[in-house]
Amino acid sequence: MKKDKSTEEKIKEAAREVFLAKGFSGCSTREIAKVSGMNVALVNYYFRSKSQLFQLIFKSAMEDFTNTMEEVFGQDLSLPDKMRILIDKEYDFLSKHPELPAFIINETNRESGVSTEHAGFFEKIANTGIFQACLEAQERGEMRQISIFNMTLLILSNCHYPFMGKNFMKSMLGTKDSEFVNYFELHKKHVTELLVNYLFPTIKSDKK
Amino acid sequence: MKKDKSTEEKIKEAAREVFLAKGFSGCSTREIAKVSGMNVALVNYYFRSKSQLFQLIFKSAMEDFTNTMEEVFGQDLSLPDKMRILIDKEYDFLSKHPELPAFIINETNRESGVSTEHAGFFEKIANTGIFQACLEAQERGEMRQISIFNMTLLILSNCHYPFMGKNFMKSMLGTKDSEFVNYFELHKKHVTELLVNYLFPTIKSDKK
DNA sequence: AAAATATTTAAACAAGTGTTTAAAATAGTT
DNA sequence: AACTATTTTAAACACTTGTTTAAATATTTT
Repeated sequence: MKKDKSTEEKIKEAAREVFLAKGFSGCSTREIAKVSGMNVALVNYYFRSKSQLFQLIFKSAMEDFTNTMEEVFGQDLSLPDKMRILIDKEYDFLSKHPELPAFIINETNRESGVSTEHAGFFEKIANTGIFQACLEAQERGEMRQISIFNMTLLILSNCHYPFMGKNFMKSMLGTKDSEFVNYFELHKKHVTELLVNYLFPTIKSDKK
Repeated sequence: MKKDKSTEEKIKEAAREVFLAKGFSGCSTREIAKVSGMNVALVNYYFRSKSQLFQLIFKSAMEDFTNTMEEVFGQDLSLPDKMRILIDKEYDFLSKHPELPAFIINETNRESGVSTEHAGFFEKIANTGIFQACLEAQERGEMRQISIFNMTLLILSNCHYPFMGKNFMKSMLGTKDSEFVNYFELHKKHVTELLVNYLFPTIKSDKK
């Protein structure tokens, strides 16, 4: 039988929870220690500094973030189906981790923040062959002429923003918490049809 | 001839700059004082506390944020044209204030943060009659059946996210700064066609 | 001009920050 | 058992935080 979660693991889990909720500059090492039930000094004993612990959390969050893409793009499916399934999985995943998009976007924007450049995220996605497949589909006239940049941005905008902007929508439109599940499910359908129809104009979306 | 900018104004301007760049918990009153060229004590002399100064900045940022919508929706135009012009103006405005979306979204998500509820933002938009016009267009079959919530979310996602996610895109796809202006101009066109075609299916977008 | 008010300043306050220290407790090894 | 290495702790470190004080300066009013 496995022994209790190690102190190191407890701190890492608490750090993830707190960092994701409040960001690097929105929390203290003492808060992380408290949430983990451990001593302040232990945070630095295991991770040397707040910054290093943060880098660790950020990296793992970034990997979670790109996992879905990597996974779906690697499957043997038509491009429109890849798009449909990607959106579906993104909405599923982000429903369980709604703080992720804002966390990543924020910390990427923070000056003197994380160094994400050349961290291999692009390579991971590129290695699935998705970009190549898009270019070929465009040559065959099966896909709209659009740059990889703009295509990616369209997808991310419509997948990430709903989860980041939930509270903003709430205060703007007065939407109640209980309504969001339904609205988000609807939104997923809108976004799927929207993007598939736009990117693959000849293919009729199969509403049932 | 008008006299020098008042101390109060200098501090408010510095506060806006710093708060927008780093958020409430990402900066100190001393930093704001330094940027404004004034003393720390003056910040509290004129604004009582960091929180109160922040509330002031947040509120004005929120107003800037909703101004474009209010303005465009108030014009005498067809719904598709309102959509086209709104997107155009949003992209113009946010190109000049790219930190705004992330700032608003973040601070709205911060616990113990700003109280935006019932701040009259919804009323301002609703008073333009845009929501009523949409419902009527939907009854006449001129507009897709979609809730106000989902419609708003589609628009905001595609207008706000590009500016929030710029650095993320940069580190993910390795895009250079010089390329963004062009990409964003292209993106505006994609988003316009995407949304107009989707929300008003019978109307062909007039590419020239 | 003097008196009253408003503005600005440097300094201090207590509380919180990330990090380190050195001693205590625990676990592992011989 | 005694010795060693690891883990945990409370306390301290130097520095930053938001805010306040009380004296100095500038402005306005009488």
